[in-house]
Amino acid sequence: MKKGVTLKDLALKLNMSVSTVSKSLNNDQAISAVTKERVKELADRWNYVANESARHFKLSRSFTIGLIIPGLQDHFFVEAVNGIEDIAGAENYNIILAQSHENTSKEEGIVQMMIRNRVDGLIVVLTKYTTDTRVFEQCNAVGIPVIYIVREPPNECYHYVSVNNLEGAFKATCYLANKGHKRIACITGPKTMPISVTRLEGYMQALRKSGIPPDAALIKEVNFTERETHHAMQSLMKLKQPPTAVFCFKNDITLDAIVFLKKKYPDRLHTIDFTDFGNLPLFKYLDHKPVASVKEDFFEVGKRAAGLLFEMIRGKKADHDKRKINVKIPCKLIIN
Amino acid sequence: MKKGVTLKDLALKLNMSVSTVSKSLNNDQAISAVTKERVKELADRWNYVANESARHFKLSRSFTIGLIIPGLQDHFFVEAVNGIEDIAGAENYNIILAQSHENTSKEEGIVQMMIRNRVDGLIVVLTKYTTDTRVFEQCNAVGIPVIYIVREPPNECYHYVSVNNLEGAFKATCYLANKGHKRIACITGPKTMPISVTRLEGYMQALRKSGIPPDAALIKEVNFTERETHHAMQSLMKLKQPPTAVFCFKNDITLDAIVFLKKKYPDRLHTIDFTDFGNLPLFKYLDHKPVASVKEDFFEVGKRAAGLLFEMIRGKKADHDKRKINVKIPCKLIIN
DNA sequence: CTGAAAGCGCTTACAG
DNA sequence: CTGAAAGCGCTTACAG
Repeated sequence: MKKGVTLKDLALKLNMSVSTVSKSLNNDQAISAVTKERVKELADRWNYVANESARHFKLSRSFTIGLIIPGLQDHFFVEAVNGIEDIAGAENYNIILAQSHENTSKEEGIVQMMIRNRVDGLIVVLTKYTTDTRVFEQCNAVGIPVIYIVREPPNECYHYVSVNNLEGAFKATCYLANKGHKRIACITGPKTMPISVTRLEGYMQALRKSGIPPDAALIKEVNFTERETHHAMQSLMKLKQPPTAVFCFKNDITLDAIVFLKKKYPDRLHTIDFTDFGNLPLFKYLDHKPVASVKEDFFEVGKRAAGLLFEMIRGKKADHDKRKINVKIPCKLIIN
Repeated sequence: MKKGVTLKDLALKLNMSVSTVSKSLNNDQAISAVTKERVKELADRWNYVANESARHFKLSRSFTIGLIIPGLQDHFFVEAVNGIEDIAGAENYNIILAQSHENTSKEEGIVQMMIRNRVDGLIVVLTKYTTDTRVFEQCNAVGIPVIYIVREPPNECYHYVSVNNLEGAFKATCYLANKGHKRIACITGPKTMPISVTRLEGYMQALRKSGIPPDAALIKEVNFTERETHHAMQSLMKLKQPPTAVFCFKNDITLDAIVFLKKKYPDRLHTIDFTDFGNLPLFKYLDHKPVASVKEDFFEVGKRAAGLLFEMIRGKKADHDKRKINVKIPCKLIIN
């Protein structure tokens, strides 16, 4: 890298000390107005650009937060990133973004990298498969606060921000029950993901509240592949009393389920109501879509998580504070 | 931030010099095997994590590349990010990602931040509105190589990697001509964007090659709002000889155009063939879609751009090398 | 094979 | 109001 202008260069030219130059540029009140003027003028003229990495090093603060997400293809994560960026920008913080691509060993490598780079804090969406969170505990050990978002960690003590999945699943299922459906199926995610369990619980509570007896045959667990969803739908449709409504874990499942029905049961397609999580913006272009969809405000999740993280960085919340923070952003049910 | 273990701590405990500890951990060949062993053992036991920011500072290299994109909502940009990440990861480089949100003054601020942080190189997708690229020239002035991707910069000398828009537009239009269409409209982007001009040129070349006389009335320029696309379609449909096919600048336009036809000219919907750029994965869920779509390989664009950037960082390509690099990744036409 | 020393560019308590 | 000095944690040419 070509050498940039340094404080020393300016000091030399101006015949003053490096300290004075530094203080002038930082608008230190101890420095006289004329001196500041002279310094700033030359700095401008010479295109001086402060070397942040020297500054960060000196201050032992990187003014950077680390952000780990499984992947950018998922637009929910992108919304969270935007929320975080919003807050971080206002705090003049940078973001190092890394994708785990749902790979736990990659995830661990990223965390190590974040520690080596001494990020001031970490916000993370775990991979689907993360069960060992020791690396993250190492973060806490070296004083880097960690906030988990969207996916709940399997360990004991943590700070977690997400949407209210229970509420969302409850609302989506109630909507179907209120439409008069009695046979409501649930296609949820793998039970290794805490969110799957929570959404299933919301579904169950809604049934209970609506006086509908739960039926294990109506509950399917899939791992989000088109193939598994088709399987699940097939076995649902073959039941003596097939469902007249399905609450799906998320959009992708609904879409695949509809594809399946179009192919195998085209006459039944319009007899089945779907609800789900996601409220894809692209719905408006679809001919067949869920009757209602839970809109999750991940932008707000990101903002809240970043806000909490900065409180911790500033030390308002001591990081040895072991009360776990658990924020749930409310969900809206969007009727289509 | 809590203090971490430093080289000095290790040196003290081991009764050796900081230099020796440093060299041991860096596997310097000058150090004896036993010493290395002792050092590594303690480092492990004490959970020593090298302070990269000190190292970067010392080496005046940040091992970080800056990446500026208008926004993460656009999945094309995300693909490019992934391609870049792929290469950067292999080089053990980090990425600072920032979004300009199509805001030129934000963009400028980001570049300044990147310079302050002494990134080793910069890859950028300009905002739609960027006309002044002086900040980027400042990067070059301080020795930070810049590579533009996807959107072509308006200045003179630059390195640019994108897809072959001319070829894509040509293929997409030829496909329509080969299907027998004579009245082929073109809905393109604002002519302030060089890509719009290029794609229009591809369309024109295809007409010429197919012996179809161009008709200015068939060419519409929109700024990507639903409203403008509806307007454009309206005026096309009102022509004495309305088009029987439309080549659209991108998916979003096709989708909006189809919405318009469904609403206003439902009977004509199936008489008009569309082609466009984008090949949205979601097409499979749509009932009406373009007959063919140009698939742009932005992952490859990202990889190539990152590859070139690292060559420049390593100095293989001197950055005062003023020959401009201009790479065009081929486009595939996907027939639906 | 090991160590003493300089220095990367900044900030900041302290002295004057 | 200004400056001399120490130090953040590393790497690396140099000496031994």
